[in-house]
Amino acid sequence: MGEPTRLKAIAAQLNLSQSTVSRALNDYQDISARTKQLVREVADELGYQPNMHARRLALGKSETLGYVMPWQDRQATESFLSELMAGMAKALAAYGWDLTVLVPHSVDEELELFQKIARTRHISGLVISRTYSDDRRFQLLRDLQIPFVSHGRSNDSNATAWLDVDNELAFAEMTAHLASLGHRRIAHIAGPEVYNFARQRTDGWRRGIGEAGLDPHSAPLEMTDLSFEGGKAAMQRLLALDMPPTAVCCVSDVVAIGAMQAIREAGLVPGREVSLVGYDGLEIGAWIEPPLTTMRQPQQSAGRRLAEMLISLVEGRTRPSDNQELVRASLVRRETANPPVSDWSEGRQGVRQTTRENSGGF
Amino acid sequence: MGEPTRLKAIAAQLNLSQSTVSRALNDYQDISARTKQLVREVADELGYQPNMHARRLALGKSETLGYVMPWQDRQATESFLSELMAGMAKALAAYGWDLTVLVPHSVDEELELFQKIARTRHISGLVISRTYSDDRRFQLLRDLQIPFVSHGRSNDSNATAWLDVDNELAFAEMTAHLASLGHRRIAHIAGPEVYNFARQRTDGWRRGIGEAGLDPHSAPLEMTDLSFEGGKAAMQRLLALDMPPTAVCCVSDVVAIGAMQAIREAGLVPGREVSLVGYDGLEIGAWIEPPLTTMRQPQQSAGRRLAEMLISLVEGRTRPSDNQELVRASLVRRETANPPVSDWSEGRQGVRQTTRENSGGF
DNA sequence: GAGTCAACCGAAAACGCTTTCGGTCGTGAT
DNA sequence: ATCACGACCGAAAGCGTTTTCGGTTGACTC
Repeated sequence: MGEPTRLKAIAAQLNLSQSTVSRALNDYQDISARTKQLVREVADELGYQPNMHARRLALGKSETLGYVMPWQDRQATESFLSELMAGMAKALAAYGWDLTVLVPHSVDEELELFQKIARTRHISGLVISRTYSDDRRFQLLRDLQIPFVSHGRSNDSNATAWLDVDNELAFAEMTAHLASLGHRRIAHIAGPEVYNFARQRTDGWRRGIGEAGLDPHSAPLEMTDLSFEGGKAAMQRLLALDMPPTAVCCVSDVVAIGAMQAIREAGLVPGREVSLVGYDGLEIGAWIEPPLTTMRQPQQSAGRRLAEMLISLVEGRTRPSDNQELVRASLVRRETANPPVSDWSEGRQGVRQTTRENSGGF
Repeated sequence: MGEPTRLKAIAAQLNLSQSTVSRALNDYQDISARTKQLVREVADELGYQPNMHARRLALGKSETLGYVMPWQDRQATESFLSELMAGMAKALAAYGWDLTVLVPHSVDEELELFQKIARTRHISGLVISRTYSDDRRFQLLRDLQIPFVSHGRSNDSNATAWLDVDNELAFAEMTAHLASLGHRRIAHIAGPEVYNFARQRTDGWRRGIGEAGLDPHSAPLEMTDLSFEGGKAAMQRLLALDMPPTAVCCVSDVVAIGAMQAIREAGLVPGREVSLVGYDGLEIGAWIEPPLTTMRQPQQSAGRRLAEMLISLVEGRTRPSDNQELVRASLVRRETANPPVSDWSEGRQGVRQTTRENSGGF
């Protein structure tokens, strides 16, 4: 297990020149079939693997893509991050490319990082995520001529490559689903407007409200950050309304789980007095009581697509605007979206007691 | 934003040779302070960043570490994976090193991957996780002379570098805690024995049982895979015993959450008739009803330490056996570990009714 | 004022690959 | 026999660093 075998070694063994061996392995046309055959045999007999650095230096490209982890807010999306990354890494491995993860501490540091990458070029393309509606990164990456694809759109992504879920459609459908169950007061717990996906989801909810023949202006809307506590607080505000909603579209599963907590603490049962739908399709949603109805998008295949798109961009086979892909989320029916019960909120005290007797044993 | 600036450019601008510039930037002793100063100024005025591939080719090392994602069983540990990776990436970034993620589909593919890395050397060290008691990877990595540190020990890790949590101590403490609350029948839902950590945890539980003056042989023990469903099924088996346990030590939070489900479905209340302690410190544990008592180990700092240890190994500053670190998990007191209620299991029917009335409104 | 010795710096090789540019064959046509 | 032409292959340059090895200064000693 001494020194790794180099091109030179296999050249020596066959009495060929190094350059011939190189071209044989790279399947050049001016090498005879017989020679190629021989070279290949000796190559994998000796377990030859090209030295990446030399190769990349000569080629001038890196065959390495970077994924910028969203690490601003410590938690939230974490759980499907690793799944997304696994999808990307697997797809890249099929091409012999590598995936390196970048973890900037702040927005400014992220922009600096881009500058550095632009100079060293040791990463030849980036996947960014957690896009803002107003996202400085797009402009900068274009200026720096770093190929990139974003997981999620922004105001500035018309001409760039992206993979996004149709958030608006998802929330329109979610709202329609709740309306079809008979709900008339369908609220929305929205995420921070700076996030593009949060805005899209609010838009979708609003569209759904309208399409259900309800009044978007009177529909209850609460904002929150993407946390359990935030969801809980937002739900508490909704419950304090004169006319509390009978159903709530939540911007994320984590927020929805927080909302469930608020509902329970008010002595009500999630999915009974107040229906709930989350978003993300987290597995844990199925493990809580009652299991959370939600919408899911496939994370692994998203990772794969992101990787494939970026490769083709880096290779120059396609233009950014050719790589825009909208995927559809699908409803995961569990147990928190049900027809409304008779108007509980007009006789709250009475209802609260009834609930206590029924909240266990689902 | 045309071509990135190279050594040559800054040499030309200062009428110096390329080699002088290189040595100035690398702080060689035989370059005058004045020259170094000048070179540095021009360097960052021009935004110079060394070409990684050239540098790594010349140096013969890669300044890139790899993290082998545990992807055998699709889920389980996912949630803290990204946190761990973020910790690693951040630590590495401080040294200017990169982290690439590797996602083998199977054990065999993982071993092949190691072979490849040994030849290309484009990754100069590995962090592996999800160690088995009997783990082929240790031997192979040693043979291939790839520096590595494992997150978790194995039978074969006496002389290698590792960072592990003291699983045995953690479960001994967990058991002691339950015993101190008054429990006498403390069961264990164990993970697959192939995983070293699962075995350690079972050992710890057994030790705790003994130290509490109880009989390890009669203490109920159930095995399961590391899944929600597995935990649920195991708990069901425990509940079906003649003398069901009043407390259960679960190998992981996910398993514990599954167990809670089984308890609820039996008409009982987790933390009341049956106390539970999980392990991992997952955030979601705090969001369920009732919040799950568990044990936590810091993931981000673990990532950082793993990275630091591996760097010092790759640099040859320390030997593997100098890098063995045992960290301690700490109990996170939530609401599923309480004193036992009076012997419910001898009058189960009656208890069941009582429970129904009290299970809501926590 | 010749010799010594630091202090500084430049030339050039090396890392291992890719790729361009010729060069050497044998073949077929003239 | 000569020429042209493919088919194959070797020599060598180049990618951008690092690092060894001398070589040139000037100051300093006696």
